[in-house]
Amino acid sequence: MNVVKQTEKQSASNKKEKTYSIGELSKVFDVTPRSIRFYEEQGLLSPTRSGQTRIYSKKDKVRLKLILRGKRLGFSLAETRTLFNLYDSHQNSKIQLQAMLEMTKEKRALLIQQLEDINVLMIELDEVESRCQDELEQINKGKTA
Amino acid sequence: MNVVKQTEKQSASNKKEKTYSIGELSKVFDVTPRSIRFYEEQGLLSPTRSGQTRIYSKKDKVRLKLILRGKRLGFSLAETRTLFNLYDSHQNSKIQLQAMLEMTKEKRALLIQQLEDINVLMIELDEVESRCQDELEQINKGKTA
DNA sequence: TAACATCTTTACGTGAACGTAAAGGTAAGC
DNA sequence: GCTTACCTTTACGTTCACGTAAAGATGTTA
Repeated sequence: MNVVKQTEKQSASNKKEKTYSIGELSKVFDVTPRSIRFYEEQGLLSPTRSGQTRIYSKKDKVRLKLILRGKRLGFSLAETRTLFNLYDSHQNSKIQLQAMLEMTKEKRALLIQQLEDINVLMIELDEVESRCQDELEQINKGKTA
Repeated sequence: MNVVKQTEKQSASNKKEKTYSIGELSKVFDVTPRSIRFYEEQGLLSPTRSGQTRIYSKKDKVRLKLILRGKRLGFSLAETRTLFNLYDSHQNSKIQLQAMLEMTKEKRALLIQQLEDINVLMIELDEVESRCQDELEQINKGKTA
C-alpha cells in the first residue's frame, strides 16, 4: 500500500550516507544492471557488499556517471579505467603525473576535433532542415508531389 | 626516379575530373583499404570500376569524409547510411522529408549533449592538469616524493 | 621477362560491450 | 507459506567494425 520503500527505510535506520542498489542506479542512468556489473568486472567500479548484494555509494554513482559520459564521448572502458587508476593513485609519482598530463593532452585534442566536427555538422543540419521545410511548404501549397 | 606517378598522368590524360584509387584515399584519410571496402559493402559508397579496380570520384571522397566524421561523433555506419539514403532520395516525398527532419532533430539533441559533455570534461581536464603541474613543481623543488 | 606495388575477392578471426538464458538466493507483502 | 520483485553467478551468444591471411589479377619499373 505504501509506495515508500527501501530508500526511506535506509535513510531512517542509517544516517551515514545514501546508498543505491544496482536497480536504482540502472534506472537513474538508464542502463541495464548487466552493464553496471560489466563495468565492475572491468575494474571500473567496486561497490561494497551486503551479503551477496552490491551496495553503491555516492562515489560509485559519480563514477558511473563519469563512465557513461566517457562512453558518449567515445572513450573505451579501458581508457576510462586507466584515467581512473591514474587519478586514484595518490602516491602520485612523477611518472604517473606525467602520464596523466599526456593523457589529458591527448584527450583534449580529441575533444577539440569533436567540437569542430559538431560545429560543421550543426551547420549542415541547419541547411538540410531548412531545405526540407521549404520543400514541405511547396508540397503543402502547390501539390508539387 | 620520378616521384610523380598516377596522379599526374591522370590529370594530364583526362581533363574530366580527378579520381582516386583506394590506396590514395586510404592515405588521405588515414584509414585502411579494408575499411573503405567495408563501407562499400555496407552500402555507404559505390565507386565506379575500371575493370576490377575501384575508381573513386570527388563525391565519393566527400562521402568518405562524412562517414569518418560521423564515426568520430559516434554514429554507426547504419545510421550514416540511413542519413545518406534520406539525403539521396530526390523523390523527396513528404514522409521522407519528415523522417529526415526527425533524424536531424534527434542528432542535434545528441550533439548538444556531447557539447555539454565536452565542456564539463574540458573544465575537469583543466583542473587535473593544473593540479598535476603543481605537484610536479613541488616534487622538483622540495623533493616531496 | 622478372620483380614489385597495388589492386582484387573470399572467408575466417577478433575485441569491445554488452544481451540473454538458466538456475538459484533473499526479503517484503498478502 | 506462497508469490512477487529484485538480487546473484555462470556462461554462451551477438553485433559492430573491422583485421588478417590466402591466392590471384593487373600494371609499372628495372
